[in-house]
Amino acid sequence: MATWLTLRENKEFRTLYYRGRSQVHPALVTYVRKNKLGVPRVGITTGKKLGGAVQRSRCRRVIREAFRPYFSQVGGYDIVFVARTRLLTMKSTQAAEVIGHHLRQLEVI
RNA sequence: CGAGUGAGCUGAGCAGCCGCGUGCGCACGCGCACGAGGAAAGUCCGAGCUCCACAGGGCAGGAUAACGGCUAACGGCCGCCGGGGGUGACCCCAGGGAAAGUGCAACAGAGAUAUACCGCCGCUUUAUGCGGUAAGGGUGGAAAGGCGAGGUAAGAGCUCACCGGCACGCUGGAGACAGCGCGGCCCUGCAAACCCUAUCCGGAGCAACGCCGAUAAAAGCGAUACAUUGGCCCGAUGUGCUUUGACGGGCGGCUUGAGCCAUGCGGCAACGCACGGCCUAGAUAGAUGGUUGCUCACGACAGAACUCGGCUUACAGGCUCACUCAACCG
RNA sequence: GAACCAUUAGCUCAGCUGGCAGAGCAUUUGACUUUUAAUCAAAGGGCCCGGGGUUCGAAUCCCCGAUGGUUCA
Repeated sequence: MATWLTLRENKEFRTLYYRGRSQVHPALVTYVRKNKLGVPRVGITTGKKLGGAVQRSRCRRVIREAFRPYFSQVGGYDIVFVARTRLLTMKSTQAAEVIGHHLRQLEVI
């Protein structure tokens, strides 16, 4: 399976925060905006509030794992996931339910 | 069995499926191998490596501090000396110089590095004054070595014995130092106050640095100038330098190294030597996760970013070895 | 990766050539006023970020940490 493209520049994150549509949950926040590439680009934000490097890395892994089943269904969208503190105690299956609900609400899939 | 001291180890395991990073093979479907820590952390020290004069002279500044060793080096480690704590196993110590100089010692106290308040003694005009003295009182963290005897008007290292300290000599030791003898009679504490002595330190850091591509334009400053160059001066070398604009650049550096394991030898030890075996992360928005089943003591602190040697800090629980004390039983 | 700063009363800060820990605002009480505000007077409130050390004595000097913040590449 080919990996998705990643968002890297701070500029791109800021445009999503500013212009993208969003869904909020105690575990994570999802921002979505249409791009012109035809393939999805994904960024993950894990802030200092979550804890040390161990906690932040774990949040990134859980989000990646939870998003993986939905990757093939998403078209040309930029997506940013922002991890929140509730995610530290969650399993990836629970996170996948949250992400699926968010993506359906935002009419991406 | 109880209380404790020191040293070391471990840091859930196994199996199936899906997924991630790197390397190799490839029939481009995929397959195989490897894949975080004892602290990866804090960045407190020391080095390697790269660039700058292969690194120069002086001042300033910083670090260290008994002695001997180990090491690439160290502020680390080992041994030992001295001091302190503990019944003990054992633990702790920035532990050079106060006789080079300067400074500080509040309050109390007469007096804080020099003195005489109460006293004691002698003389006298007997209210008192003058002189001698520092044993006793009182203050203080500290009061001119301590204690006893002789001595004296009263006293005093004034004299003597013992103890402490200092200087000198001898012996032992690699040395710090220890022991003994002898001399003289004497020195407050603080250098983690300034300082002095000895030793060491050029600067920056992998976002260093090298190669390749793209862009290759504008403005300003200047040869008594500017840069290398850092806190300053000298010396040396070079001829540009600064600002703005323009890159979502690529590759190397990037993991075989003062490496790890086992055995033997030397050494009290730290460590060294010989021989044999092993290859053990290398990402570049940043790789170890999810799920199912089983077992148990139900899983702490915590995630590599150029690499090593230490130090320090965080850490649920479990295990091993050596030793000490106390008590009981035999 | 590297360099530096701060932590003191509820809040903002002094004190850092070692010797009883202070100011302003805030709080409480009293006075003034019909009442409140303002003003005046008084009071309470501190393990000086934590742990060691030097010293007779440490907020101050030294070492090791914790937390927060700043700067450079």
